[in-house]
Amino acid sequence: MEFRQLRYFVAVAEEGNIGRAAHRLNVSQPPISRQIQALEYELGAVLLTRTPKGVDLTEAGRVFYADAQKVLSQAKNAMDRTRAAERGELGRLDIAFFGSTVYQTVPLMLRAFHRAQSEIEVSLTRMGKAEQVNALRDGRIHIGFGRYYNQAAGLEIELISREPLYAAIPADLALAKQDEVPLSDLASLPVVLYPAGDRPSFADEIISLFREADVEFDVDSVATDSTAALALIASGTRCTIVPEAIAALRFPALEFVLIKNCSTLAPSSCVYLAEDQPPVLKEFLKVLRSVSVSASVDTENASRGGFKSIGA
Amino acid sequence: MEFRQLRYFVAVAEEGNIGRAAHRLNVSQPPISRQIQALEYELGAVLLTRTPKGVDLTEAGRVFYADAQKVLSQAKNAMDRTRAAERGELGRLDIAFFGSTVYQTVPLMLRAFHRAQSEIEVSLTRMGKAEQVNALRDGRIHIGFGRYYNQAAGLEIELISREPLYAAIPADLALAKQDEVPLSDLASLPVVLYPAGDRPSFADEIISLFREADVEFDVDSVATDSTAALALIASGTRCTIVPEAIAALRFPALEFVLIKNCSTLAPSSCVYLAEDQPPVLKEFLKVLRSVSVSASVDTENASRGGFKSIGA
DNA sequence: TTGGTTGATACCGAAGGAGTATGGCGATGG
DNA sequence: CCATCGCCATACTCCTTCGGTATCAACCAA
Repeated sequence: MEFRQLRYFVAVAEEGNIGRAAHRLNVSQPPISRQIQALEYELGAVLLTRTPKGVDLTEAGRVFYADAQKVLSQAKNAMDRTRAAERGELGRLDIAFFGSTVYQTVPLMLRAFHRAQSEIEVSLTRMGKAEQVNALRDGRIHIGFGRYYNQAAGLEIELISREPLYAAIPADLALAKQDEVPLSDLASLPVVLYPAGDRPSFADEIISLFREADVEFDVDSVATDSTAALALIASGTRCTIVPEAIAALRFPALEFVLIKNCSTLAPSSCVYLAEDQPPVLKEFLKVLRSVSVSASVDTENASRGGFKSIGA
Repeated sequence: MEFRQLRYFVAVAEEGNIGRAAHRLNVSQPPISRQIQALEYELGAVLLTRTPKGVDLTEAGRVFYADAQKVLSQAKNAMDRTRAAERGELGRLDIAFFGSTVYQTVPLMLRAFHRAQSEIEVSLTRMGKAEQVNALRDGRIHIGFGRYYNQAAGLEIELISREPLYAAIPADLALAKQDEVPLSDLASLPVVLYPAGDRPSFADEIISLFREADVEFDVDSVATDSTAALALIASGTRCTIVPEAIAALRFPALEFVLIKNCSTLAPSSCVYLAEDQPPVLKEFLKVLRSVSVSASVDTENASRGGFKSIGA
């Protein structure tokens, strides 16, 4: 069975006349007759009864007509959908994330992407940064989100936004009552670092932050992630530094206080393969950049941390 | 786009390797490569990425693979369904009926046919006998049911069953109390005939019945159909003759009494075109005959009117 | 470097599709 | 009652296109 035969038969069924069908299809009449005959032979069914005025559908012909229409329209659909997929408007985007990007950057991007390309399915997996690189190379994910990545051959690392830093302080301390706190005031509290492993990480950022400010500090412990770090702090007289994405959350018995005169901003980045980017990824990057741009503009205009104002 | 291309692509997608797909399809490798290329060109989409070990699907390729499978299976379905329609196992059967066949013969046949061919839709229309013949010739119906048909060229008239006759008598008369009544006893009551028009009809059967028994009778009136006739009888001191199909029903203030020593039986027949019978009709006739046969056998064994015992 | 994969390309022969011309059949009109 | 018209089927030819063989280029692995 061939598509040509389906098209011919559908035209004949609708015209009720082989000659008119031929005219409509811009071919001569004999090919139509022959193809219909071939179709009838293959199906072992009489599809048309020949009348003086043209042809009538038999019951089998009516059944086949209805189905042939469906097949043709589904085939057309398949082509349209495939072309859409080629343009990156259809398909699935596999995303990995690490750490606190899940609180702000990732949902913001997903939201914007869904608005732009609602037909694209998205999968989201938590994944360490080294694992993200492997997954990218294996084609298991299209893009990874995180804060600090090592440059590597074939990888693009793209900065999305930078957020101000906050100190996370037990709510019952006097320090927690202020609007801002200078880094030097935190020297009295042991510092909890996070995450463990997968360097460079936010832990390194915190260390260099204190070093640059020339503030003595005491690393009390290293937590696996920010949630664990905050749980540690709430339980005692320790502190840590968090990016705004986390400070925007609320934790019991904890206050987040903006660090005074702090030029360091925590980056949100993404990583993807430099070459062979599938269309879905290209579409996603377009959306990502348009959001980043409007976020930057906003940052310039807003008093501080404009990135947050893009969300929601 | 051609079915061949869909089949080739599906095989390649499943094998992940053009050579293996070629082997599975029993063709050599170059045709597969070329058809896939043609497909990609027509779709304007890259479906496969060529790797050292074979090929991988792109996102567009995955989309097309899923849709191609659907198209192929739907096409196969269309062929199967059409073949089924050719065998008379699919489609619609248009039936007309006249008079009291609707009470017993028609529902019995429909029931048997539905059991045998549950995929076939049935339409049922009340239609005068002359109109049935026109509708058959126009192809508006496949078969008509009724009791008395005139032979005509191109028509087959097939007897389905014969039913004993009953007298319909007002319940308050003494005649109504008996198990059987001889025709001569009915001479005291005026007779209501039915149906009006569309000869020959059951009215003629009643007339010849009395004549053959050499019983004088008085035609009181002619009713349009059996229901009207029975309503007339219930209202006074008239009677009529009904076939068993009607006697099996219950009417208020009426009794149906078997006519004694009556050799006349009321036929149930059907009419259809002798030629160009669509498969659905042939299937229906098969079922009809098998039911008729088992009904006849039953008639021989049962004490009286065995046909009824087939129903329910 | 060198086999052994892989898919792509060139060329050829064969199959099948479309076009033109024509035939047969039934309906219609004079 | 015959001529004509409109319909579909068939015969024949041309050309497109498909598949097969042979070969090439690229890549991995030993």
